[in-house]
Amino acid sequence: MAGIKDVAERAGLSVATVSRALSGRGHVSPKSRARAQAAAADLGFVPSYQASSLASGRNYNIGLVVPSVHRWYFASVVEGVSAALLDAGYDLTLYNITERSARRQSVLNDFLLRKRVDAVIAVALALTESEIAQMLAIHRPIVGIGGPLPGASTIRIDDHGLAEAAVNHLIRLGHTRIAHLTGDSTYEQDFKIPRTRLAGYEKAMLAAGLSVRPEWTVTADFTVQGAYAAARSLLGGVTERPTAVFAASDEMAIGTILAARDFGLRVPDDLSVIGMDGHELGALFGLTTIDQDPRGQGALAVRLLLDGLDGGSDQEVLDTEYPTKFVIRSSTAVPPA
Amino acid sequence: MAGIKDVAERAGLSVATVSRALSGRGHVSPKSRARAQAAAADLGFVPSYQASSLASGRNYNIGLVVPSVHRWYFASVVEGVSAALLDAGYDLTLYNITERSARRQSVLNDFLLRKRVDAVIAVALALTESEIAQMLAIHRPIVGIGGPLPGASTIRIDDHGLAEAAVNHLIRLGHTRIAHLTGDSTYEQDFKIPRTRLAGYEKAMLAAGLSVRPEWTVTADFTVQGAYAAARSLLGGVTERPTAVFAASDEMAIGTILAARDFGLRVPDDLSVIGMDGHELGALFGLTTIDQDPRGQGALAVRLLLDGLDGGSDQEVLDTEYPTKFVIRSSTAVPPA
DNA sequence: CACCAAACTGGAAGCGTTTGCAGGCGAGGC
DNA sequence: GCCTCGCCTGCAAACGCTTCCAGTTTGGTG
Repeated sequence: MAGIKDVAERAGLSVATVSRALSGRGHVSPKSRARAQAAAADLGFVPSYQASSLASGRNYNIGLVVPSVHRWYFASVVEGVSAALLDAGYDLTLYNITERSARRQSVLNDFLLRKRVDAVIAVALALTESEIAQMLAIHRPIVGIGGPLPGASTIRIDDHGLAEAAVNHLIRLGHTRIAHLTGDSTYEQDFKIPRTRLAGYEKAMLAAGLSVRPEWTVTADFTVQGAYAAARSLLGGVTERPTAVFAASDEMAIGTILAARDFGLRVPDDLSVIGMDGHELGALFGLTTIDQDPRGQGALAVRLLLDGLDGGSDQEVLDTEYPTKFVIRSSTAVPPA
Repeated sequence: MAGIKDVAERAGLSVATVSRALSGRGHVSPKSRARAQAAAADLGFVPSYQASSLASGRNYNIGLVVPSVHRWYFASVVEGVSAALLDAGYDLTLYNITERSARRQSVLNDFLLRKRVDAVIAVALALTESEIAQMLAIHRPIVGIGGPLPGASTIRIDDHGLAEAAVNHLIRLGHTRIAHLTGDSTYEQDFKIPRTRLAGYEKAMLAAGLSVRPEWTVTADFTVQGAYAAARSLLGGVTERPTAVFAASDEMAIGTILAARDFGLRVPDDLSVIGMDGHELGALFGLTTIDQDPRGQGALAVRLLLDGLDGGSDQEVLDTEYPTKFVIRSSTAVPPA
């Protein structure tokens, strides 16, 4: 394995000059630069990451913490982050923290604090203020996506307002019996979004003078199959059936549509369904939804962090509301007569 | 930021002893170890990764290369790998190489060869022999999952035989008009699995004396929506309709079922569908499939690599056939009369 | 009780870069 | 023609650990 020394020798230059030539930092004459590059290419030289990190303090590596990689939203964020980082020449270290507690703590202590990453993107993860302070203390900026991070920059959508908008869409169509399929409490501590969307639902209902019936707020685990089961009990239950369902995610909306079909209910004739996400499968089901482009959110997070890292000084905390698109398809219509 | 020196000072020990005490390598008296650990805890000491990597040559970091993070199969592998690595105290560096060519090359050169990772797991990625040789030359073991890697260890399932088994299951039920939904050629160069499964399908058909009709082999892009579109043309076309479909993945099988429903075809009464994967959604659709447990494959890959890394010497190349489970549900039955 | 091996410890030499510093050199201004 | 300035270059000192080596202690054995 050729080291920078070998390159220097072959190029007839000093190690320092080669380093500057290859990294682009500092002044190097064009001739020397060419010689260094040629020698490096000849030897197949690749600088050692740990050595260069150690000496320079930069890692070119950012950490991404997600609670799942299966759910569409998270996979999309990962994709967006990954692409943006590859372009920038950064590595992506993925921490998929499925369970709570133990695992989570160890990731924080053993991994994130180990100076291995230059910055952290945390998705739907509620870090405590002290945890955030810890990270910032060692000059590791954090950006949170879809989760409130007190003291750190965040990217989020207007969950409350969008939930309201979704419900209002149904109300405007004439629906009064509107149910809500909300997210699981597995993530309760970390993931406040379900509750925020639920609040938006309730606000819109009350604002329109509609009653929020507790049996019409059902909980599922954010997956298609979970929502399917929940929707079955909602739609097949003994209680009066709603004419519309606002699901807190597209996957749950799809589960609802599948359950409705199984009961012989036509969407949207017998039941309107609206989701939230922008899932690719939405088109297939004609799903009306709010597209939040998580890929773009991931890419934006990277841009924010990288700008900050280059900028040098500690960046300010900023809370970005990511724009969304209301996508009206065929799963919502006026209620049955 | 406290360094090991500070810890040594506080513990009244030498740097060397502290290093040994905390890493567990070498002999240290219980008393010294306790003192070192206490001092480290007091100071909130976390060893610098780059420094320890540089000095020791170990990275505790492995690279995972996947062509997608959205498709269920890949997400599952990522999950399995991630969990296994977290347990082992390793970092996971994710390379999501969506496009071919340029990006792929740069990942290989700029990232994988940079000694940043101790080993590489490549999923459904066909590296050339010279690329593999390059990695092995710098002592970076590789394990391939679901893709042939000449000269490297691999974990795979018996795609050919399993495809045959799936088709034979349909044949035994009495089907003769069996179509095959195969994978896209986007991955053509890297991803040989679709062709292998196709070959298994053809072999089983011919062995049973059934004709392989070209219009009954349709291609989709491995997604639900892609398969849905393909299945629509297959089932709604002018040609004679098959009574059964063998889809090369569960996602494609689900797309097929959705398309069938749209045509008013009942599954399995009018159309039998069999998939391959073990997707969680399969249960919801009553999908008969072959469960290949990609999570387990990911975990196994990690175990293989870590055993090899600990073992020290260059490990031998071994090709592991991962066991699968044939899961019979309700999407397959005897053909309509 | 002497001796030897094994356990333990500390000093110091790396690991392979980056970068501060200072010297050298050519060009431009007076 | 001389001085200054700025670009270029090389030396050497970090960066923060690990580990070899050698020295010291401990425990066990003949």
